[in-house]
Amino acid sequence: MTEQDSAPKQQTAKALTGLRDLVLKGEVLPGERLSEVALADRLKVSRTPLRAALQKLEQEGLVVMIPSGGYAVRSFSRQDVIDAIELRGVLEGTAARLAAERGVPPVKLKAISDVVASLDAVVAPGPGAMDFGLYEMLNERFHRQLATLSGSDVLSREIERITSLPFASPNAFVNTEADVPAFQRTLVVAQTQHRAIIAAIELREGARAEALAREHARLARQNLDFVTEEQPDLRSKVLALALMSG
Amino acid sequence: MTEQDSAPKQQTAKALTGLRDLVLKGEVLPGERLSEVALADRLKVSRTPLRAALQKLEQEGLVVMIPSGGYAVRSFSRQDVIDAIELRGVLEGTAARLAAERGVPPVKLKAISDVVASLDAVVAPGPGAMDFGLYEMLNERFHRQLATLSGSDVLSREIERITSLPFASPNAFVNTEADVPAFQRTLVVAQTQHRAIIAAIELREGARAEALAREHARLARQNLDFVTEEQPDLRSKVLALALMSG
DNA sequence: TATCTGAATAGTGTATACAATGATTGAAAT
DNA sequence: ATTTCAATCATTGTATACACTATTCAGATA
Repeated sequence: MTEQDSAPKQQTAKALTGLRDLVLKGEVLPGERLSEVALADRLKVSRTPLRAALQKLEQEGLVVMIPSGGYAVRSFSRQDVIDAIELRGVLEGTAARLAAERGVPPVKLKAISDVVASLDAVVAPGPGAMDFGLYEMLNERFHRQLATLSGSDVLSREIERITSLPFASPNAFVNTEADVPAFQRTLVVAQTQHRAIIAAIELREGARAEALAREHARLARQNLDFVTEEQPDLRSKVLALALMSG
Repeated sequence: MTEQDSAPKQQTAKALTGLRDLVLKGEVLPGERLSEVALADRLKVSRTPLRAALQKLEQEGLVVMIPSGGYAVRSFSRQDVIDAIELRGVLEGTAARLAAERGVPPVKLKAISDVVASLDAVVAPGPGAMDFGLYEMLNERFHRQLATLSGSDVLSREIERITSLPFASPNAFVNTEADVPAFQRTLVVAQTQHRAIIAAIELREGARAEALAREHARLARQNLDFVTEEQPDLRSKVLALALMSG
């Protein structure tokens, strides 16, 4: 069972999504103190569910507590972003390894293979333009299913957590790639890795599955390097990087 | 800087420690619904800080949300415990690898080497009985410093999280070992691994450092197996296992 | 006896009021 | 002009009251 994000109640949910939007859209700057009353007023909720949402966002890592009290938007260094991506690779690698070592029921293997097949159709060069929205959806599904293949709730939870950081999400840089033709080819590479990971799991090759999943995450690292160093004007398109200060 | 656990305020702190004690002491059974009013009354705090504490405990993984509302004590399967230990090994392994790959400032290396040296003195067979309290303190310090050696706040945070699960703590099974002489020797093995991990980091041998740290965590796994399979009467001594249902 | 219905009840989610603590601004003195 | 002290102000932490929902228990009916 995939972690259902422990269904928040109405007002708390509204505060949560509203707050997330505010920080991701950059409408509140990193380091800035988050005034509870102002936010509660702006989001049309009471302070109680707002504080609950803030606490949840602290758990997600988007905000941090101020020693004197209250919360502030967390600012991420470039190194933080790199580490988060690396950590996702490590965790997904562990999921792949455990899946290979422990074995997975055929029905689950079939399910994720179907997702890979669907991704093939999207990535394959066809007449029209590539459907990036569809790619994102299938890609997220692949990574979510990979996490569950381990059969470990503890691990799945942790992957869910680290993935909730916008720049550590598997789709973090897919949006960017729509504009740069060279990037589209990285999706082909990514898809090759998807296939290889599943194959390794099927063959019970734990070490290989782990290494592949780690390398797969480093694709995101590459894209990060490209955006920040070679084509900084693209950075505004990757709204996941709104929180990065470097 | 070590994550200061984002200092809770007075009442919330009281509720937090009180609640943790209650679930660890087994005074509230796994699966049982946690009545907020009853707990607030029992812990002499209002419902507001109590709810804050409950949310923090959900983040730590000790309680889970009930779909209909409220919280329940989480029950851990034997597999959950195994996975949590494995995950600690993976994360500490990553910390060791990153420390080796990226290099660590000499002052930090000196600090953790001093801890290892102190541990040597404790483990070394002397005239009197071994000081397990001191061992626990130094052991915790070693693992905490290892986490920071990576230089990655993101990773340190995650290690802090998984380590907060009582049975995934580096000291989870040290208490038990006081009574069983055979266990005392495992501490010697553990200490050897401590040394080897630091040596590997110093030599910039990332892969070795990672493998060693992983194996080091599996010592806990061994102890778990021993307690549950060979000497179940010891289980009551390991209060970290109060939450395990198997 | 088993099941369905309904009301009583226990319990959470939310709003708001109050208290306590930290920040800020202004004035006064050196 | 700068620094220090004090007082006001803003903001959070906590308590409590209210409303709404789910759960449970009793009673009636099949």
